[in-house]
This record gives sequence, structure tokens and C-alpha cells, in this order.
Amino acid sequence: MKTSELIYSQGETLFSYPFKVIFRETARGDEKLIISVPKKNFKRAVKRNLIRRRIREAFRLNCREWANLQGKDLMLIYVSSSIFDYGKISETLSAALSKLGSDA
RNA sequence: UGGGUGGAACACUCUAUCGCUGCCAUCUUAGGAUGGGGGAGGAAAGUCCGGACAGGGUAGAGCAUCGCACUGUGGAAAGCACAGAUAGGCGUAAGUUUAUGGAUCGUGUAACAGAAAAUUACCGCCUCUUCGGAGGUAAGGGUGAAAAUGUGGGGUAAGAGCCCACAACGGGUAAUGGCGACAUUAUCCGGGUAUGCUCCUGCGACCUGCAAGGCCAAAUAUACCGACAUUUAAGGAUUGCUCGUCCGUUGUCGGGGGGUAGGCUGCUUAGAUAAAUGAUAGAGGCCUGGCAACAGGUACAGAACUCGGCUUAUCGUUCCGCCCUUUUU
RNA sequence: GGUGGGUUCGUCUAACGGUUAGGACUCAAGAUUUUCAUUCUUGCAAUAGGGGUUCGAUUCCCCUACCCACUA
Repeated sequence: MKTSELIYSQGETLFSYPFKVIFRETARGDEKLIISVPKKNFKRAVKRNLIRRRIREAFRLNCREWANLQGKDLMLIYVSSSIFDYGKISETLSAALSKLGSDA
């Protein structure tokens, strides 16, 4: 809980639809990932769970391809108000993370 | 055959690949690895009722306040369930749905319209008259959600439950049936409404809620100010009040300030602490459209201490009972 | 997670269960003025949604939706 506030207040932000990515430098081997789907866009808990699980699965399968993620705490906020299927989420997440890598 | 109605159960299945969580065992070690067997619902939801449990130091009495209110049974209890009673509404029917204790002493309301909304009299009718009016009526008219029971006859100056017959309503008594609400029959009595507050009767309720509460760690300040008191008492706590009980200076209460806000437990044969129970691909069911190929759809929804109900959301499938309808015998 | 409160014209609000739901600001039209502002007149515009009680609900009761506050 404290960590999330620190990331939110100190981190740098970039947008890559449908994600808002907030990241912060941290010690290597102690990285954290926060996935957030706002209640404002999805009232039902079932839909929020579905999106969160898809994002987590996409991140799990692809995270090893992005070496630049080491030493960074990440916060992914899903800002779209419609539900994407797994293929589209995987694609857009890759785009977002590569953008992060090029910026860094 | 088509449609309806009441109840019950289920609410997609299998395979492959990659993963999550916590339990047990083993191996390594303080990071893990391997194996085994668990891992969302009928509503987990809304938080509308009621318990269990916990705290408010302990155990209480009365009043006030609040809630419920036809009958029986079940139940720890419930704005609970089932079965029934009476009076209505909907439906051809099966069924479904709404209401319900007693009293009428006191008191309020009944908008507009209407003469009058609770002991009524505008038009009308009748009698008398000094022609100004006085008195008697409630048949008929019109207003309204509601106007004092309806029909017929007698009676009368005109009329009226004023009297009679039948019917409706309310109450008493008796008999019969039913555990009971109540029903039926007989007989007697009665005659200006509805509703809120009020009063009475019975039953239930102390308040706050797991972010309750307990333990450990860390941090700190018994700061300071005010009131009371050391003996009575004031005062404070306990339920709003009264009584009772307890505290009463290493004290209590109020004001005001500082620090911490982590872990364990509570907590469960699902058991997290920001939240696991999955993702993807393929195949097969089921439904709709179509000759077919094929296309589309496959609901509502995600545990956070727990249990009993209620309410709301929900594509559909199966089974059982019943009703209406069509055809045949 | 738990507890409590609310929703009325575009905005801020009022209401005894009883006329066409009132008022202020805004908006539109007209008048006044050489023109604008001010002022005056007129108009548009709402009970969150769905049921129930009642002769009749903004009001009383129930359900749903949304908003806000408190509680560690």
C-alpha cells in the first residue's frame, strides 16, 4: 500500500492506449508490478477480474523479452472503458512496454 | 397439437499447453525444487430483517421509547416459512395478488365542488299566516371518492325503520362442525360514515459492531490547562429517565497536544490482506436461422468472520403436478 | 467490510397528503432607450426510475439506480 503511493507520487508517466504506465527506478531483484482496473469504468467485479487476469497473463508470457524492465517498479492502469480480448491486450501491452524501453 | 400455471433440480462439458494460492510429505537449505490431494454462488450481490460471537467492569428492577399484530404448526429469532380463515382485485381455468388485534372516552382531518362532509336543509313538498314570515319534513333534484341500507306495502297534511314483509349490515345468546381464525342454523336486539393521533391488550428489543476485540513489536509525554475530591457529599460510569450497583487522588471527568498506524490472532476441510481460485487453443453438447454447407448465440454474476431468511439480477435445460385448447377413439 | 444521509426547472432552493408543484438567477420574445446596460411585461423549463397504501402522493411504505459523509 505504501509502495503503490510512492510509485504513484514519485514515478514517471507515459500513455500508450489502453494503458497508463507509471514506473520508478528501484533495486534490482526487488521489482514490483501493480495492475489496476478502475471501478469507474467497470462496475462489475467479474469484468474487472477478467481484464486484470488477461493483463497479468500477457505480462507473464512476455516479460522476459524486455530486459529493460529490470530495476523498475511498474504500475499499469487500464483506462479504456471497453473489454479487449486476449490477443489485443497482448499486442497493446507489448507496444506499451517497447515504448517504455525506447524512452528509457 | 398449441398455450398457460405451481413446485423441484441443474445452470455448459472434455482435452492439451502455460500458470496462481495455501495445506501435507520429501529433498535441499534459509532462496527454493519435486510429488500428492483441495480451491466461488444460487444468488457469493443489495445490506432489508433476525441470530451466533465480541466489547462496553459485573448482575438487575421499573418507566419511557421503538417494532410487530387474522388462525394453527415449525423455528433460537425474524418485515421468516408452510397450511388455512374472512373481504376484495386479475384470469375462461389451473392459479395469483392485496388487506387484517381491541376500544371509540378525548381530539384532528375529509381539498375542489356541493345547501350540508358529521346531529345537514339550497331547490322542492306540506300546514298555518297579520303575507313580513313561522313551523313540519327528508320522497325527488343536483355536487362529490364518500350524502346515513335497498325493494314493496301500510301510514300521513306532506313525509320518515314511524310500522310491516323480504333482503343486506352490525352485535348478543344457543346448538352443530372445526385444535383455531371462522362457518352454518335458530332466536333476540340495533340503526348517521371513513381515517389519523390517542388509549388498551399481547409478544419482542440494553448499545455498538470483526475496521468488534485480544496479544506482540515500534514509538512516546503521567506534557500542559480546568473541574471535583481525600470525612459527608458533589461528580462520573453503567441505557434516555428513576432506583440499584460500582469508581472516587499512584484518582475520575472535560479541554488540548504528541507518537504509532507493522505483524500475529479473531478466521474456518476455499481462506487472501489489496486480495489466489485462471489464460489461451482445439473438440463436443444445447438453442436460433438454413434443404445443406455454414453463421450467430451459450445468462446473471466473483467468497473476505459465520449462520437462518427476505429482496433484486438471470440465456436456458430437465423432471413432477394441474388447467385451457385442437384432433381422434 | 460496517454505519448513516440525500436525489425537485439549466443552477440554488420552498412545500400541511389537496388548485395548473412556488420563488430567485439564467434563457427566449416584446416594451422603454438614438444604441447598450438597468428597469418593466410575457413565456419556456423540474418531483431520479418502478410498484403499493389512499378518493387523491414531491410528501407515507417497499424495491432499483446514482451521489455524499463517517468509521482503521
